[in-house]
Amino acid sequence: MPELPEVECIVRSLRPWLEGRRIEAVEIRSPLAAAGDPEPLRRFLAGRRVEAVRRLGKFILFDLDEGVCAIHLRMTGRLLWQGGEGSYTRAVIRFSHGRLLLDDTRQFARIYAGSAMPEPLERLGPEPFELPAAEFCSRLRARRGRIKPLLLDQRFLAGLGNIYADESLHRARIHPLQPAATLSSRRAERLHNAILAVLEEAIAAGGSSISDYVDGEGRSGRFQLLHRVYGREGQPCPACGTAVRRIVAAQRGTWFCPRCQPCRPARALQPARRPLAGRLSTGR
DNA sequence: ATCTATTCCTGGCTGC
DNA sequence: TGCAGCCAGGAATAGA
Repeated sequence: MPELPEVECIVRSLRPWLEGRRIEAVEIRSPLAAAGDPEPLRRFLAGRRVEAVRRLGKFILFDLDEGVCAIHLRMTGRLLWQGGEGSYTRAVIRFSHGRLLLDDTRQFARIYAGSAMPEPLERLGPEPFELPAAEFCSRLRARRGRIKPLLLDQRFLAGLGNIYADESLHRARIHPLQPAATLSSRRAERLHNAILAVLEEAIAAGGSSISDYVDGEGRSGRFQLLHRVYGREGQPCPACGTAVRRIVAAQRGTWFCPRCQPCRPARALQPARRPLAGRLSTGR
């Protein structure tokens, strides 16, 4: 599942091949690969020059001489420079000096193109690396939900997925179901630091190759070897040796260490003790 | 506002 | 061995 680090690695591997080059033609092998009608997409992209290749959240973005092309790989998508065609090749973007293949077994990946920024990219929240800790903390405090689903919400923060949400929470020693607004500023800041550290280390390791991920030149990542909790149910936590637990949060498998990551709401925000009354209005 | 369930899709796994 | 049934999961969407 390409998340921010994987997409960043793909972008870096493709940049030297694509920047400044002109798209000759686009073939959509599976109509599902196109967001909207394949034919207008094909026509829009043909003849356009790729000015820049960059990442926005989990989107791969081509700035064109006119408009943009954005690709989201979702779960099993791969973008391969000079890749060999197979039965999962869903689209081919041809250049004079080679071709870029979109491979995708499950067909969730989408190619967007247009004169303006496609709608899904407009909805993205801030980039982790561009969000100051103080602002991260205040955004957390404004939310009522649990921390893990919040980290997966691309409008809250762009780029984290299931792997890096779990790994960040483990490093920050925060329980995935902890209500976001109950995190003390110290712990919120710790989470911010953990997110940046995990993402940086994952990028440096070439991303996580669990099942499908490879970069634009077909290279696997190595960060999966450094996962501390993700996908490691029953295995010892690298920090304390306790068996990693798996629960489901926001319909996602969620792994954490029950000892390192206790659910610990901040005192000030705990409901007032009310022996018999249950849930009475506080009068606000 | 926030939650859950559902949908998309298909390889891989489980269990009989 | 074969096959049905279920699962994973990012994001959009509908409904509570």
